[in-house]
Amino acid sequence: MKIASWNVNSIRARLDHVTAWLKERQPDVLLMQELKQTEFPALVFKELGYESVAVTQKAYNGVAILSRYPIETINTTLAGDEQDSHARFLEATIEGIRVVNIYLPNGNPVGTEKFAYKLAWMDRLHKEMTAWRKDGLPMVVGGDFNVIPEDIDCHKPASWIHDALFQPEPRGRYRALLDLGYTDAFRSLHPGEGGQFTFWDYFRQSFEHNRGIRIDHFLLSPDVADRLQSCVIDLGPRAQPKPSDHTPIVVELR
DNA sequence: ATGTCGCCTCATAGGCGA
Repeated sequence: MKIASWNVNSIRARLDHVTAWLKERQPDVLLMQELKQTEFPALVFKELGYESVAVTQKAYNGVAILSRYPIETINTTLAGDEQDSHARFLEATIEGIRVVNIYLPNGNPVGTEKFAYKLAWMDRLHKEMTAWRKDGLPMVVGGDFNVIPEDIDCHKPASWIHDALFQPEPRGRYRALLDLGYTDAFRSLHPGEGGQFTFWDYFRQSFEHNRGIRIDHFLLSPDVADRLQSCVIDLGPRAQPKPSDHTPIVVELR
């Protein structure tokens, strides 16, 4: 089973990129983030053989799951804050696996209510991920985490030192998720490997110089981690004209 | 501070978020 995650930065602007990539790579499941619009082109994906569920809002955020297998939707919001209306969370069961698609808040600038929202969101996620572990569910939690886990996950720590994605608080919270027994799919198969990124700024030719960060992740529960065959960052889409600033990450399970 | 995208609107320029 091949499961991918891709922050598309507007599904309207990226629809042709996404359909072309689906045909080329044929994932069983695709998690998308930053749809950035209310309408979701479910019919387009249906014609390609993918069922879909989307949680959207106007202009911002938005997450969707595409699947060749039936999707049973479990939750469309992250528990723990009734006031939170952001479209950032989608939990479903696919082929017996609990698949969770997250678009974790960016949190910039540091020291604002946005940063506090990010930390609170991570605390809520920690609580859910604790419960899933206790329930013993086979879990795949994927998406745009907006966290640079370690120094090797960016081209140059000095240039990210003031960024919310690099602060000790979110990084500590990310580590706390791993401490629950989840495996960072990419890092577990590529220990110590630097220069492996999923996001590059649009400006200053960051992609061409590989000045990027690794912020799109898959966290796997132990039973699913045992099934992990490969985890690959597909640079192809980021090299296309008019790309998203993120590129897909793909896990393959036995 | 800046760069670049994509969204939106008291819209064809500017603000916001990333």
